[in-house]
Amino acid sequence: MRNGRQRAVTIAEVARRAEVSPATVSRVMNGRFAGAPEVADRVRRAAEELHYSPSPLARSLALGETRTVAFVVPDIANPTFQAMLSSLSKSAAADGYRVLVADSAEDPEEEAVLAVETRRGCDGLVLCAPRMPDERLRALLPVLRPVLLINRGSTRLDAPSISVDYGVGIQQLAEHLHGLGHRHFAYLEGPAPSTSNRSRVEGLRSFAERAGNVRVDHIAAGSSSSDGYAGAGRVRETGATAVLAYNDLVAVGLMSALTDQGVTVPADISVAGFDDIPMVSYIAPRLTTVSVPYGPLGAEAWKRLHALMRGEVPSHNVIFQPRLQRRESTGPPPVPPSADRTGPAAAGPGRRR
Amino acid sequence: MRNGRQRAVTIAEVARRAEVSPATVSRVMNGRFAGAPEVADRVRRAAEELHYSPSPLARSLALGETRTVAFVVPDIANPTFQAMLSSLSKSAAADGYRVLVADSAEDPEEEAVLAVETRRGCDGLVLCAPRMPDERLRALLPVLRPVLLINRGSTRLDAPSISVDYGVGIQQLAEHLHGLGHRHFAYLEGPAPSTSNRSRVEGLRSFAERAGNVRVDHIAAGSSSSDGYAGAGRVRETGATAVLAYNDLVAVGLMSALTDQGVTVPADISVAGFDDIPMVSYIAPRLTTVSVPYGPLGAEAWKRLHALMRGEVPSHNVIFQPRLQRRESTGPPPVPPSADRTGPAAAGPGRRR
DNA sequence: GTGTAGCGTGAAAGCGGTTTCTCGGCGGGG
DNA sequence: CCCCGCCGAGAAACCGCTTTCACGCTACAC
Repeated sequence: MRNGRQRAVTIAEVARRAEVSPATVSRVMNGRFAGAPEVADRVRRAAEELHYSPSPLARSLALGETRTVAFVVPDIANPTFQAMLSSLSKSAAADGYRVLVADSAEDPEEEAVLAVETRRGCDGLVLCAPRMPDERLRALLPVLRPVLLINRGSTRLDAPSISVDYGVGIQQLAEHLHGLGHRHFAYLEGPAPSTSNRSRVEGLRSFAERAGNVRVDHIAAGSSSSDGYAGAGRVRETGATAVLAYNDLVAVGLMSALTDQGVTVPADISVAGFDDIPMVSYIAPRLTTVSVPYGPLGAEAWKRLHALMRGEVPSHNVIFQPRLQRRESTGPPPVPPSADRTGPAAAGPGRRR
Repeated sequence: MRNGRQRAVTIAEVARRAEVSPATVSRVMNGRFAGAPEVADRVRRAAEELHYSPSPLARSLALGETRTVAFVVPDIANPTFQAMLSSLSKSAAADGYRVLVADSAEDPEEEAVLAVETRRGCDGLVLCAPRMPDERLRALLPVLRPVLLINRGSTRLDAPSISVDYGVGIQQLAEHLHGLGHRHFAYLEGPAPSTSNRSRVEGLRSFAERAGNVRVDHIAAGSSSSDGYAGAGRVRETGATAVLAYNDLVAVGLMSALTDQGVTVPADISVAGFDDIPMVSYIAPRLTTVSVPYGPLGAEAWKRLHALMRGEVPSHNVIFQPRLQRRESTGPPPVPPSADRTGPAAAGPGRRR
């Protein structure tokens, strides 16, 4: 190492002290040694005495593998990715791998260069690039491989992917609310260009189509509590009786603003979140939301990436289904919905998992 | 690389195509080339055409630096570390460094071996090892360097450290509550062996000493909302009028349980959190807490580690002071404190920052 | 007794770069 | 006109480890 802080002891020094060749030291250290036991002992003793530990860098270069994978996300600060990172990192560690994190700062272009650049320093990639156009991603794939995509399953890309079915999640919420009698919804949108927002929008559209006599107003917001707080005014202007928030954080912010304005949840208006982060079952009113299994998702991501790195053929993509958590922030609308109600509190037709 | 997925192009191939030596290619790629411009152009063109990009591994081995640092923490899932990680990673990225995360799973022994092992694969370490005994850490220091310690500033260790003054933080809260008239406190403890819990305990002890006529009951809890929820019963048994929670999550859980039990916050009992995570200013009642600047702390950690890696001498340690956020979850005790009150609502003597 | 198979170990060639050292060629000064 | 010095660029050493290949030795068979 250039800086003389702590000149590391090399395999050659161990070899010299044990009076063997570096090759033998290497073999002993890696359990590939077949020769005389006393030679092995000598090597082990020498290594011990010198506090030798092989340079991971040099091993990596020689072996062509780093035992490191990277996790590339648009924004590490997002609790969603943190949950995944936590379980991904723990699963990888269990198999002796480390994980490198890279934050693309939500920049679509950065996403691409960062992914490529980061990939070069490790053996595999878990890539969450919601902003990257399909074509761009497809072109990058050969360089990125082995790569496991997050939330890119819908499109036909030649790479394994695991995703969350946000569309189904929001439909579950919408149908729950519909079942309670709501016909006029508001959706507080997350970051517009993100796929996770788009699939929610899509899910709502298809719900509305199926349900028929409903109205869904869209309101631009964001992904933080302050965005939810700021959106309260516009929500009320729509006259919606139920509001779906992009995620739990937004829902909490929204509820806070509504409370400030003298609006009671769920008596005056129902609010639903998304994700089921741990805290929202402890606030008042307890938030109705869908729980998304980010932990299992991270673990599964590792499992599949690991298989991929071992050269196994990618198995089928998997889509995690969110699960409805009915709690206290949703209830019947304040006044019975307008006259045209045909099938009263019956849930939306079919297709509820 | 062993697996023939995408045989990377090497410097030799570029050299051959540009009809120069690998040395020249290297020089051109690193801006150290002084010769004929047309040679440089030829090299650049060849590199371009071959989509050459130097192997980070090989560079690292030759240069003796990886441009990677590691962040070792007891539990990545902890929001506290996530906030630090986020800003650490962003700051490091701005200087062209990546960050590796390692989770010691709160295991004191694991903390040590993980730190050492992880350190070998990178240029520096940000180490948060609250469980590791001083002696052990001191012994490891030479191997770990350059290393920046988190929350290990109090002890005399020969390594730079940046910390949060949890003691002062909890004292601010206690004094705030004392000023409101509280004399009987409960503290919901975090993970017992952690330094961050111990400094809070210490801070409370010194507060109690200074204040004189106060009582502080300690209750074992933990660091999550469910721990707070579970602790409510024991809190009420103490008869305390004000409770300090280990962190915001615990406080939220506690408040939820109290509400469930018909206890009103802050009318019946005051509750204070710790950390000021974004959401707690949006819940009802808005949580009184101290804000801890984890973001700036992460950035500062990078700044100092970076300086250290450049060989600069470590500057003085820094201690971030939490700042009191009075909100709605604290108020005067329900009945005037017992007869022995001498100085009524005057805040505790001096020493409030 | 010699050929050969087998075994234990070392020499050396990578892995893919960086950097020192060297050398040939050119220009300028004496 | 010759010599010296400088400059541009390549050869080779090196970073630290793995692994192939080869070699020397022993043992066994014929």
